[in-house]
Amino acid sequence: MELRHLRYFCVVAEELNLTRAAAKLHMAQPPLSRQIKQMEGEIGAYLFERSARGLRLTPAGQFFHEHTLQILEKVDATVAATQRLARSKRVMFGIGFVPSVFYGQLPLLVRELRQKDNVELVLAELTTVQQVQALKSGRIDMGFGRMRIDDPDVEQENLFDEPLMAALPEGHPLAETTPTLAQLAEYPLVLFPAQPRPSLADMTLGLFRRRGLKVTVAQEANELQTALALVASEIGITLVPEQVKRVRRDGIVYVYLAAPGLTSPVLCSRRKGEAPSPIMQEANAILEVLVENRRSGRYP
Amino acid sequence: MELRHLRYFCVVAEELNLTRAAAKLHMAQPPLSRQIKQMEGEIGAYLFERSARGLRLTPAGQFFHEHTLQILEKVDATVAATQRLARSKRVMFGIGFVPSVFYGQLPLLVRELRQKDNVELVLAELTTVQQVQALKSGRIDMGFGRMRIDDPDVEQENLFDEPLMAALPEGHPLAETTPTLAQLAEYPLVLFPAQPRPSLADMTLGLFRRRGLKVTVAQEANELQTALALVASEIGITLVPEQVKRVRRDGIVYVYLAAPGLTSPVLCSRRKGEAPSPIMQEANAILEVLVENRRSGRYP
DNA sequence: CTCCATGATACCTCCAGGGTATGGATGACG
DNA sequence: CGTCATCCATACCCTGGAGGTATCATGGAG
Repeated sequence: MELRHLRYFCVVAEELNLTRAAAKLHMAQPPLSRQIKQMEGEIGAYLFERSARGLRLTPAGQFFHEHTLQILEKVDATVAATQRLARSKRVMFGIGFVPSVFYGQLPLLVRELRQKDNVELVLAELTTVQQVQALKSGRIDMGFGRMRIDDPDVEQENLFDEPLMAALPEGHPLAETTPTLAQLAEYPLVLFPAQPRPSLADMTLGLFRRRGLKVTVAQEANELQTALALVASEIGITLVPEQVKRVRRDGIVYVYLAAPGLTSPVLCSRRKGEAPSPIMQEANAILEVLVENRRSGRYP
Repeated sequence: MELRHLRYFCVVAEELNLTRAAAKLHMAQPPLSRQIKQMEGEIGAYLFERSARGLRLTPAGQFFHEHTLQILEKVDATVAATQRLARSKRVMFGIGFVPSVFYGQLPLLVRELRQKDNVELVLAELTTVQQVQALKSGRIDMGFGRMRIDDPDVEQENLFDEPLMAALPEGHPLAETTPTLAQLAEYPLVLFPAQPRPSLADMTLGLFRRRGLKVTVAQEANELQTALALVASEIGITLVPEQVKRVRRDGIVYVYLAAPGLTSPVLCSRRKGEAPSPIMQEANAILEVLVENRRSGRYP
């Protein structure tokens, strides 16, 4: 499969007529017909229903069309941005993060760095394990996660430890208490993120399991916002790191847990033994302020 | 430019050695060398610095690498999802939305529809104008926006009107008041979204301008979360539709405006004169409940 | 029933992508 | 400092497949 196929497909999907599409693409109809067919063969699904009076998109074809447009747009945008970057002599700084660290002050780091006009920031949502790989390959320069990883080429700094909190629907029996895990285990759980694993979800499950508590998972969610909506809908309760409590929402209350030491660290990973670049130094300075703010409880 | 180029580039960027990369790709080194060069020519930027001891990514190359990985991943994911869709005989339902309507109950519609196991939901962030085009081409089946558009093939239903609110940092002089626009104009503004225009940002500016008020824009932001972080940092204040107040956040208070009639509608667009499909009927039913909840102030 | 628009098939052509051979540059090493 | 090893670039050849032309098959419109 090549971009050519996608480009052809898009035009055909818009025209729904091979002859017209071929004209638009400045080519003859038979080769276009063949390329489309070839692509269908490669995917292993019919994208069009053929008739004597033109084509019609199948459901799979509609779906493919939607995403093909997005892909082609991204390709164009990437090329354009790369050209700009090359001309402007800016430098790239990549930050990897696991979703659960992105509700606190990290967005502020991103904002500050974006304002530097000599740096092109690239964000990548990566698991902690992926971050190690991405650091080594130079894909990112800094990673934020919650898991300690032992790797000779990567050093991790513990920025701070965060207590876990329970997110409960308003009016829940345990609201306004500091419940134990045993108490929480009585209620169905909204697990998140469901993808990708392993994640906070497994950590949560592990907490209960290690105490011999059995939990029922009412629903899985991929994103925090969804999980909170589910909690507000009284479908279940969920555990979140403390910084999430900044994301307030009608119908949701956060309570600390009675069990002490239920914390989740936030770790910053960098390549070991590398002289910090000017941008890295700036990032470190900003980070220091943010961590200090966090420790002192000040905001932002 | 073809996907082949991107695939080659990725391997080379990882190996940083043409000979090894070629071996990994099961091809000889010279053609690989040529393809890379050809792509650099097409982009018009050097992606690698060549030396006798291998290659090094330029800043532009690093950036390109990052995004190339994402593109290739998306291609694979799209093909896989299309196959699944074709096998499962599910049907696609596309929803377009402008970002500013996505903080209220719309996520619930999405969640409900996702749970139907005969529908593959596709979400697309589109401007209202793009939504009309997307509806006609069948790219989406339902659109949510804030602008009325006159088009013979599209019908719009006004779901409800939303008052605008001001988001202020905690302790702001105007907090706990219902300020007039003139009062608000005294303070610097955080404008959002900065991209794509026209948007809520222009609506906000227009409100002030039409009253002959001059505002200073302290900062632009692309996303709500960023805008709110900026407001909390006391960089400025901003105007948001009412449903945003659900997104609570430490350091932020929302106040209604004294000026009456400052509302922003939420419109649902559909193709005109089309018999509603089973999924459309389900969507309409869910939507009705959500709108009723909204009107009655209940949650969710 | 006829016509014609439209997609499919058959077959040809030619270019570009891939291969082989080799040159040239540069860091490693004794 | 000379030699070697490594690695990318260049030159040239070959072949597969993308695209073209001619034509067939099909089915809805009138």
